[in-house]
Amino acid sequence: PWTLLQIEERLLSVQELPSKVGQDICLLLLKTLQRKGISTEKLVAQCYDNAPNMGGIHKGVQACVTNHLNREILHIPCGAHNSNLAVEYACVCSIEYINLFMLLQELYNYFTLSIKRCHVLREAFDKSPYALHIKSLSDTRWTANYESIHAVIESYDEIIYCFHLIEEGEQFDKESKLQGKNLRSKFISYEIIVLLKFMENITRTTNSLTVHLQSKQLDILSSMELITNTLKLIKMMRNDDQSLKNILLLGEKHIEPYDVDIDKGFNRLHRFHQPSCRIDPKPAKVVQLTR
DNA sequence: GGACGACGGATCCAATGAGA
DNA sequence: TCTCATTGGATCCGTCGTCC
Repeated sequence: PWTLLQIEERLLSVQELPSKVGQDICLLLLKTLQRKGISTEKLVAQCYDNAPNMGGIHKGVQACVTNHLNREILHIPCGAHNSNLAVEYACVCSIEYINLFMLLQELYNYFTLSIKRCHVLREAFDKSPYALHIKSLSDTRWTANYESIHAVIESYDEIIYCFHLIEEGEQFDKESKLQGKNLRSKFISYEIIVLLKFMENITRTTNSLTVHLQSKQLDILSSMELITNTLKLIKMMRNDDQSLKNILLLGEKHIEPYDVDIDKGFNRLHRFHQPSCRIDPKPAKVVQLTR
């Protein structure tokens, strides 16, 4: 029975590939299995990332393996890759999210590209029991984005404090101070706090899915259930006005000590637009958004 | 000013699929 | 059947910032 099977992951071989064509990769794969004394009779399924030469239904490796062995070898596209891509596309659908992630990357670069600035940050973090070290973003590994957002929220006050130290420190050059000042003014914003908290909520959910899909002990049924539940949860979050209101309130509380005009920030993004009569013949009906 | 490393744009590759 | 746009991924290479 399946329950008695102990599934383990092993790295069999690392080889240079002169060709990236599905057929050649397939031949190398089968040759390696043969060289290692592993019978292809036991091959029941195959899993690759979404590169066309791997998962292609006609000439991809998965199709070539099935053709070569003359029987159906179940192909399962890598769920971790798929969930990563889904989150990645969702995050680049709006300019606000793109700007947020660019800002996080800018923050990471600012502190890590200079030993002096990095030292200031480390010292500030060492003094605080709650601060987390800021993380680099990754294009393909979206767990890094949750970690990055979470770290910035937890360390927000320490990061702002470091900008002050750099601006006032004599050991820093003009350029460092100017960059720090710009970054500080970008970060002390109601919009950024709300976006960070909103994205933290979303990426926490998608991150736990990704972590599960990359875990060593993994079974297909529970993974499928988790994917379905994550989708349900995200749909619920989409329609949950109360949670959104809570995020707005949390954002207000977080930014309170920095003396930010929240209404000004909100109204800038939600200012009243009179739609053209072509779109709405009765523009008086249009509702203006309020906090 | 040189060494070094990170970043990002450009390009390439292999494949799919829509449409002429 | 062919062309073209698109996709995920890999690689190259110039540019820029930092440090000594």
